Amino acid sequence: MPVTLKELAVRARVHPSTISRVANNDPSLRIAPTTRQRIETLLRETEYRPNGVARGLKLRQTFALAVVIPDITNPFFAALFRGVEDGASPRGYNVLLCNTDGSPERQRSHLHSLHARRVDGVILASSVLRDPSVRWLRHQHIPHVLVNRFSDDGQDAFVGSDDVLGGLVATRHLVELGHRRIGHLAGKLTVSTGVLRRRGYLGAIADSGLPADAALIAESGYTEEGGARAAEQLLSMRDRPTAIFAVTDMTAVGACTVARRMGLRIPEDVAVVGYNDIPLASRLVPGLTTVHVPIHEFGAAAARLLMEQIETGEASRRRVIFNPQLVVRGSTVGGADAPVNRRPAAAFATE
Amino acid sequence: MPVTLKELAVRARVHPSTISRVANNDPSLRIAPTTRQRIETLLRETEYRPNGVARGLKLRQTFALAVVIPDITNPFFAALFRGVEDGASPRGYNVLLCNTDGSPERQRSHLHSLHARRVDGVILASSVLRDPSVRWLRHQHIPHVLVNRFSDDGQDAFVGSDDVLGGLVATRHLVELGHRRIGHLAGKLTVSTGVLRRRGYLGAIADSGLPADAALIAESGYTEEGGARAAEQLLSMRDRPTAIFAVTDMTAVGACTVARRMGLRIPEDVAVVGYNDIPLASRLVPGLTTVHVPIHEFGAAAARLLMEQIETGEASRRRVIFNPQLVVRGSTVGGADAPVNRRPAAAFATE
DNA sequence: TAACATAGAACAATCGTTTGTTCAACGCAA
DNA sequence: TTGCGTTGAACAAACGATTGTTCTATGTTA
Repeated sequence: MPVTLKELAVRARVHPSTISRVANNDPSLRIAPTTRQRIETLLRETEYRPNGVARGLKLRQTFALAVVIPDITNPFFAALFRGVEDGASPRGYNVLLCNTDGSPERQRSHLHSLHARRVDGVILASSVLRDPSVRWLRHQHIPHVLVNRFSDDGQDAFVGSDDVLGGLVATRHLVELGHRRIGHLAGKLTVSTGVLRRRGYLGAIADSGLPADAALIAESGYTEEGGARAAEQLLSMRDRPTAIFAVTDMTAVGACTVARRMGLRIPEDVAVVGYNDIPLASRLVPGLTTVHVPIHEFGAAAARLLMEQIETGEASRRRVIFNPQLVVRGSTVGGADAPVNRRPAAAFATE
Repeated sequence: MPVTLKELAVRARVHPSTISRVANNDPSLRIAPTTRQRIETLLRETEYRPNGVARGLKLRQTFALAVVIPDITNPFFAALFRGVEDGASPRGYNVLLCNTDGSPERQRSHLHSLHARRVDGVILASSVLRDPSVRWLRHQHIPHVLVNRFSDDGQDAFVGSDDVLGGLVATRHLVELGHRRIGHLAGKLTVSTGVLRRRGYLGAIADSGLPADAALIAESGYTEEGGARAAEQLLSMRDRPTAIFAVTDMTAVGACTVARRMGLRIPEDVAVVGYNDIPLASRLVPGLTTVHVPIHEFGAAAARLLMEQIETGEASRRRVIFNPQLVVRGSTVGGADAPVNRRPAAAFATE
């Protein structure tokens, strides 16, 4: 049981409020230098730290943020979290982490619990389009920032990449390599990244004059297993694609595993492109060609937008959109892997 | 601003305490069925949730745990965290996550901040031997569980694997493959895993009648970069080792990268064994032979030990030690990789 | 000397709950 | 009618901080 103001007040023979004022360096008050000295010594000796809970109750601010994601074991979200913590921790915030495994009910339940805990704000990376949970956040006036995925276009603060452009450059790359049948592992149509990257994919196909074939698009979700299932479906077609653009690196990994199991060589029999450039992408053999986005920066930018809302006290709809950059590795171009760990060009944010 | 007891009290024309008793189903008090009904309806209509901060102040319990680790982007710690959350979340706890990057000062600072926040307990996976922070936790009577690494033998609740045995089986495996010069990337001598796995390594060498050669042991730390540096040192010797046992999978990964860069083939020129069996291990080419430990279970068990301390109100020194299991893959035995993703036997915990 | 600033610190309300204690009203037996 | 046991709910004191207001000595000025 750490020391409290009241106990210190007894020891210093002053009122608790006086101690509080000294501890907080309250500018509004005049304190005799001698008593200030006495109290400061006492504070140091006892290593007094104000009780954060009591403080939170009085100040109505807890200095706690929460990050809500599908799954921290996915390297994308791990890097994202680091970005958030690196942005928020130096400013005195602690960060809670909640995994939803993609379940809307788990997401809802976590958000309610976080609200009851009075976290100062929430960074949400697991939202779907027209997400009831996001609307609830707005309705409760809980400061929040969506990351990577948005819910209702432009209604919330958001950090992400230009997904249409990303899908476009990824697919165009495959077109330029001469592929005529290009498959797409399309995430989900209930998720913004799924819809937009697919739009980019379709745009590139159209630009190139290739025929659009709905059979080449398979909903994969965002897990490795989902990617494996969807890829298996595409690669089992009589007229199977010679290239696949996967909505994320993890689904691409699932696709690679399946392709290999089917005896297909990468990239000779099937080329694969992912999205996000997670650290794993450059370590695979062959390396995974992918669309690089600055994941750590996503988190740091989200933390900034969130703290800004908390400190100004008003909701924001600001959007930070990073420019995606294609990184070519061995999964699309034989021999492209040397040197290992190719660095993409720096990414720039707009607005 | 969510509804408070006081507001509800006005609307229901009763005293706030009465609402609180209905909300908490207080058994100690008699309430007329009719008013209970009335209040319950009101609670439902307004979706009343008690303010967790106020509750925490009064009850002296916040239902928040913290996990302190070196770095969440290391897959080992990501899996560990999931274990903790999966264990704690169903019982109403939220979990804070703090990364230390191996800095004692960051660790200290995070722990102080968590204490000020009055988290109910801490799970610490970044401790060193004779860690002042751990002693501070004990001194402050903060419920805590050490994971993977311990500080002062037997002084704290602990979850981990039998590191000596793990180091032994890993090294013995290399001996049995006929290697005569076996190197070791030894983590740090300030960390329990470093000391103990090294002890296992030395034991296996001694058992086999091989000469002990201090030059074959290099301190690597626990990062990929550290592993790369240390491996480069070992592999640059005139009389370089033909096999390496690395203290963790990530250091092994660093070693593999360096070996490949030096033009050495794995496993033909140098065999590599890691420790932990992170998901990445089975995805590398060749697959990484490693010592499997149930990482997710580490987290879940730690959460259990911690909640037990919180609920009984007394510190525990209980230890949960899992049995490590060697998993042989292509990094030590050519052609061992098929089928992909070999499963280790189930691990059993002792005590 | 009376009136009045001013410095220095105490006072007290408040944040939203929880929970031991007290109290009012009623029914019933003597 | 008096007294007592019950029931149902109000009262009030925390938990530990913050902060606007009030109070009491001083010291200063007219």
